[in-house]
Amino acid sequence: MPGKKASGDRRREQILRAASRVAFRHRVAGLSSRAVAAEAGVSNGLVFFYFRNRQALLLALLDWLLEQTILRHAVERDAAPGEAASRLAAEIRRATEELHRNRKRIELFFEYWFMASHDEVIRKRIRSALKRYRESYLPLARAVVAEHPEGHRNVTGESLAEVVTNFIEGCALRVIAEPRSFDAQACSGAVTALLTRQAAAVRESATAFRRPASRDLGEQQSRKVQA
Amino acid sequence: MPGKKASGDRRREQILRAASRVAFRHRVAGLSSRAVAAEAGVSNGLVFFYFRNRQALLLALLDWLLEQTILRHAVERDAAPGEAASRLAAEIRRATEELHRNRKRIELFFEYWFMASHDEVIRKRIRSALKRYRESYLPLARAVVAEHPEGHRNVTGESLAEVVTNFIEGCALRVIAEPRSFDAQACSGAVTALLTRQAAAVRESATAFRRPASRDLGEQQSRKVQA
DNA sequence: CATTGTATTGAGCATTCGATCAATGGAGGT
DNA sequence: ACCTCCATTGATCGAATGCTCAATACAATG
Repeated sequence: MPGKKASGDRRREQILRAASRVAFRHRVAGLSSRAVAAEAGVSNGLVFFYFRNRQALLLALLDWLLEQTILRHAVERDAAPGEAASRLAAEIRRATEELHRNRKRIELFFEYWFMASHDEVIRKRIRSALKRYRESYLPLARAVVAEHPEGHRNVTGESLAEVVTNFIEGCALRVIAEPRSFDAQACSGAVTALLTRQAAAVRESATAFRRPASRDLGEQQSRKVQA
Repeated sequence: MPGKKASGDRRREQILRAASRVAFRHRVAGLSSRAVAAEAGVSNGLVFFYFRNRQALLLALLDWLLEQTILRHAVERDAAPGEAASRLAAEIRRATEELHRNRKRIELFFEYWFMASHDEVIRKRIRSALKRYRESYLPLARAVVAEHPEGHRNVTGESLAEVVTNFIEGCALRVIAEPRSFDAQACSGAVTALLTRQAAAVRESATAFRRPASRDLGEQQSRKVQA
C-alpha cells in the first residue's frame, strides 16, 4: 500500500543497512535489489528510488564500509611511551587482534578490493583508502627507523610502513580463510620479536661483555664502527 | 553442425583454457557457460557435456589454478648457502618479485578465496593449498629460529612461517590493487633488514667492544651483507 | 553400405535480475 | 474538504543465465 511513510534520509539509511546485512550473508553477488528490499521490508522499486541503480547502491555501501572499517582507524602517534619499535609492535598486535571481530566487514571490503580491477570508481576509493591506511603507520615507522638507523640500512619509513600494512592485510586474509586456526598472539608475537630484536641484541651483547646496557651506548658504538 | 570432431580430453582442456581466459578478463562472475563456449569456439551445450554444471567447471578451474600457482611453488631448502635468515630473506624477495608477473592468476585465486566462505568444497581446497604453502616455508623458518634462539624468544618456526606467508600474501593483495606503485625491491629490502638484523647487531656491538665476533655464523657472511 | 555410438549443436525452458513506470495512498498546506 | 506533492508499490519488460534435450553429423565398426 503506497503512501508517504518515512522521511527521505531515514529510509535511505534503512535500505543501506539492510544492504549491508544482505552482503554480510550472501556477499556482493547476492546483493539484488529484491533481496535488499525484502531485508528492508520495502518494495524493490523503492531501492531504485533512493539509489539510481545497483552501482550507486554498491558505492554507497562501500563508503559506509570504509567509514566503519579503515577510515576510523588512526594510529596514535603520541600516546604510548617507550621505544618506537615496541610501540609499533603494540600497534600491530592491536590491529591483528581486531581482525577476528571485524572479519565480516573486512571480507566485504576485500570483495570490493577485487571488484576494483574492473571498476574505475571503486578502484579510486579503494586506493585512496589504502593510501590513507599506510600513511597512518608512517610516523611510527619513521620513528622506528630513526631510532636504530644502523639496523635499518636501505629501509625507509615508507617501506617499513608498507611492510607492516601488507603484513596486517595478509593476516586479514588469513583470518577470513581460517577464522579459527589463526593465532593472532603467536603471529604478532613473532613480529614483535623481529621488530624489537635490534635493541635487545645490542643490550645482550653489551652485557655479555660486562658493560652496562644502554641504548644510547649501543648506537654510539655502532656509529663509531661505521665511520 | 554436430558431429564428432575432437577426442574427449582435448576438448575438455580446450574448454578449461577458454574458461581461464574468460575469467582473467571478466572475473568469476563473468564465467557464464555461453561466454566460455564462445571463447572456446563451441556451443554452450558442449560445456555441460564436459562439465556437469557450472560448479564443476569452477572447481576444475580452481584445480588448474592451484596447480599452476601455488602447488608448483617449492621453497628450495638446501640450495642456497649462507645464514638461514639471509636465505629466507632471499626467498621472500624472489616471491614478492614474482607477484607482478603472476598477478592475473593470483587475482583469480583470491576470488576463489572469498568464495570459500560460502562453498565448502572450495573452502577445503583453498585451506589445504594454504597449508601446503605455509609448510613450504617451515624448514627455513625453523632454521632461522634455531640460528639465533636469543633473538627469537616466543617465536616458533610455525609462527615465523606464518608471518612470512601472511606478509607475502599481503604483498600479493597490494600488487592487485596497485600493480604499478608496488615496489617489491623496497618491500623485500625492508624485510631483509628486519630478518638479518640480529646477526648484524651482534657483530657490530661485538666489534665495538674490540672483540672478534665469536659467533660461528661467520664473518664471510657479514662482508657479503654489508657490501 | 549399414549400424552403432558419441560428440556436438542450438533451440528452448524456467528463473533471476536490473530497471521502468503508471497507479496509489498518505501527509501537509490552504 | 480539497488539493498537491511525492514516497511507495508491484506489475512488467528485456536481457542474461543455468541447464536440458531432441536432433544431428561424424567416426569407427562390421
